Amino acid sequence: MFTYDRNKSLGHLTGLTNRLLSNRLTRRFREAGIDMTAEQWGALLVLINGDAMTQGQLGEKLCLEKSSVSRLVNGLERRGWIMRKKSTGDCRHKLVSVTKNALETAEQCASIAGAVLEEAQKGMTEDERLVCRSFLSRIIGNLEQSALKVTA
Amino acid sequence: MFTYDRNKSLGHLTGLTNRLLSNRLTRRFREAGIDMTAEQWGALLVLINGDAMTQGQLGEKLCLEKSSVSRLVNGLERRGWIMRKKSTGDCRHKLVSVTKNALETAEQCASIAGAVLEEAQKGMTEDERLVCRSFLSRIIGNLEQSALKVTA
DNA sequence: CATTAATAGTTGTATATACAATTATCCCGT
DNA sequence: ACGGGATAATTGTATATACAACTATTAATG
Repeated sequence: MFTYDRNKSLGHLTGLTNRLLSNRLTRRFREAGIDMTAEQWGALLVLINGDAMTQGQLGEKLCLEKSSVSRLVNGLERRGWIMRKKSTGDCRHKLVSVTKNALETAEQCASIAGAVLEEAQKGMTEDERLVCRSFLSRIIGNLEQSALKVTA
Repeated sequence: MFTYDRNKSLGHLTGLTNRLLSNRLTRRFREAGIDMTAEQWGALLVLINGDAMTQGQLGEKLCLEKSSVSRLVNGLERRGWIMRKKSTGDCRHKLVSVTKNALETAEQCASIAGAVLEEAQKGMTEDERLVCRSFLSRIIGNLEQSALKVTA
C-alpha cells in the first residue's frame, strides 16, 4: 500500500509557509489602515526599485502570467498605488509606475513587512536565513524553465 | 531613500517556489489525463492517510479556513475523488472520505508528485533537503499561532 | 505595400483562498 | 423544555492565479 508523509513534503511546507506569510502580511497592512495585499506589495517593490516598466516586464520579474499581471495591476491602480500610461513608442505597451502616494507609504509598508519576516524567522541566525533562502533559490532555478507557459 | 532587495526576500522566494511547484504539478496531472490540481492532491493525501474526517478536521490539517475547505471539497466531490456524508451523530458535521476511484489513481498521482519534487530538488543532497524542510517547518511554527483567524 | 506573424494587454472561465454573514444544528444552564 | 450561545458548514464578496480566446497594434515577408 501507498504511503506518503504529507507533513514532510516540500510542497506542503512551501504552500503553508507562503499562505501564512501572505495572510499575515495582508492582515498587518489592514490593521495599519493600509489598503494593500501582500501580493500587491510584492509588485510595488519591483516598481519602486525598478522605475516605470511595461506590464510584461513586471510579469517577468514576478514570474506571473500576463493575465495575472493585468489583474494585479488593476487592483493596484484602483487603490491609487500605481498609474498606467500608454507607451508613446509602441502603443501596445502600458507603462506602469508608482504614484507619489505609494512612495510615501512605502516606508511604512517596508517596516511592516520587515517585522513580519523577522517574526517568521525568529530564532534563526542570519546564516540560517541565508541558507534557507539559497535553498529556495536553487529550487526555483530548477523549476523555472518549464513551469510557466510564458517562459516555455 | 528606501531600498529593499525583493529577490532576497523570504516572502518573494516562498511565494515563487509555491507557485512554481503547484503550477508544475497541476500541469503534470493534466498531461497525464488526471483531472486534479496540486491543492486537491494535497487534501486527498490527508484523507488517504487519515481516513474519513469532518471538513473541520481536514481544514485543521491543511491550515485552511473553513470556507476554503468547503470549496476545495466541492471540487474534489465534483470530480468524484471524494464523498461527503452527513455524520450520523452530529448532523452538522460532514464526513469526507476518498472514493475507490481516487484510491486507484493515488499511486499514479504520488508517482507524478514525487517526480516533480525530485525535479525541484535536483542537485540537493538528502541532508540539504531535510535541512530545507526543517527551516520551513520552523518558519511555519513561528507564524502558526496568529496567522489564521481560526487559530486565534 | 498588403497580408501574415508576432506581441501586449484584456477578458472569460475556473480554481484557491480569506473574511463576513448566514443557516442549521447542537449543547448548556436555568 | 426553552432560549442563548457555540459550532459546522455554506454562501456572498474580494483578491490571486492560470489558461484560452480575443483585440489591438506592430513587425516581417513576400
